[in-house]
Amino acid sequence: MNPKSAKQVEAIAGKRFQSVRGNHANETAEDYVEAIADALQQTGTCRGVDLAKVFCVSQVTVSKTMARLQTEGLVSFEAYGPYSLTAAGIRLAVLAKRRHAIVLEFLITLGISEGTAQVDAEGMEHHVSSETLEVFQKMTATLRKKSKTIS
Amino acid sequence: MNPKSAKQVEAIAGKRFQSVRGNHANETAEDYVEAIADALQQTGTCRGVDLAKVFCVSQVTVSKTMARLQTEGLVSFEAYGPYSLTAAGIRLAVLAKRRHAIVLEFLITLGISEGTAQVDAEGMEHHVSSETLEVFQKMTATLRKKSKTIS
DNA sequence: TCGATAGTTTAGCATTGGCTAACTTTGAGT
DNA sequence: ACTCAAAGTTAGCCAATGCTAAACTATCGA
Repeated sequence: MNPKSAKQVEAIAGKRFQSVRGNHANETAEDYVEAIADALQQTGTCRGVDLAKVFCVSQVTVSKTMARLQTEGLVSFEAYGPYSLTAAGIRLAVLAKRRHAIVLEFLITLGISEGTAQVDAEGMEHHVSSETLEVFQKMTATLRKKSKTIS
Repeated sequence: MNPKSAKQVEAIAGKRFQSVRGNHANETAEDYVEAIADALQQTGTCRGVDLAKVFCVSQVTVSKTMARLQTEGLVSFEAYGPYSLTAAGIRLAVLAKRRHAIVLEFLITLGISEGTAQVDAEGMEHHVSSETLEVFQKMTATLRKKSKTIS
């Protein structure tokens, strides 16, 4: 093995970074539509000030992000009005919530404490492929069955 | 439950976003020191062009990031020279590699395909708490033992 | 109806992480 | 010793995510 081949291996393996890098905007979009969906469900409306509290950012940041998500067709609102989701936004929120729920349940079933599971699920959910998600789901079911047998 | 308490719950739960948001710079640092450590181990040196291939970014991006990591005390190099890690950089690389290995092994043990496991581990590793990491490690050991019994 | 107050937006700034183009340095070969 | 290609840096651009300060709306009570 000459010195070059090691570097070539690195370069090939490095393709995995492509999907990780440059996806942050998408993650933000998912987090926001998920939060908007939650607020709409829980309180019937969604204002910038609510999202600012949820994400612990300033209202200005929310305002700017919402403007971007509106041009991306995920969110809809008029000046000084409450936010609502477009059809695309609802679709994305449903997918995100489902993924979040599966990851969270999996971690909790593994015995991770509630709080840690929340934080970890939040961070992990955007990086779990559908293949892994399915395995998580099956694993949760299997572990649940077992613990039921024991108790 | 009045409308306000729902929002307060959101706000409290929202603390979990604090750790997720604003940690991207740290993730980048971990990825870079990990890659530098790999290159040093595998080829004995580490040049910008190598890292550019690994991360699929331009050399300019690497150059800029290295400048930042040098001011942060993780990386050390002279103009036009190869990169090396400081003591702090090595410490961080070791931690990052360990976390990466545990997550990767866990996914593979769950039956995720090699390639998917690589990609998912890359994305997930920065969001797994030490509590979850320990559980992953134990779970991997348990599952390995079981499959050994069967085969 | 008219403030006061709460909520939203605009303006302007910083940081991170990307890029291309242009330039400099290094080093290998002739 | 010189040239030239490869590697690294500088300059200058952009988008996303964050902030504060200041301006603007909307709305609820008096």
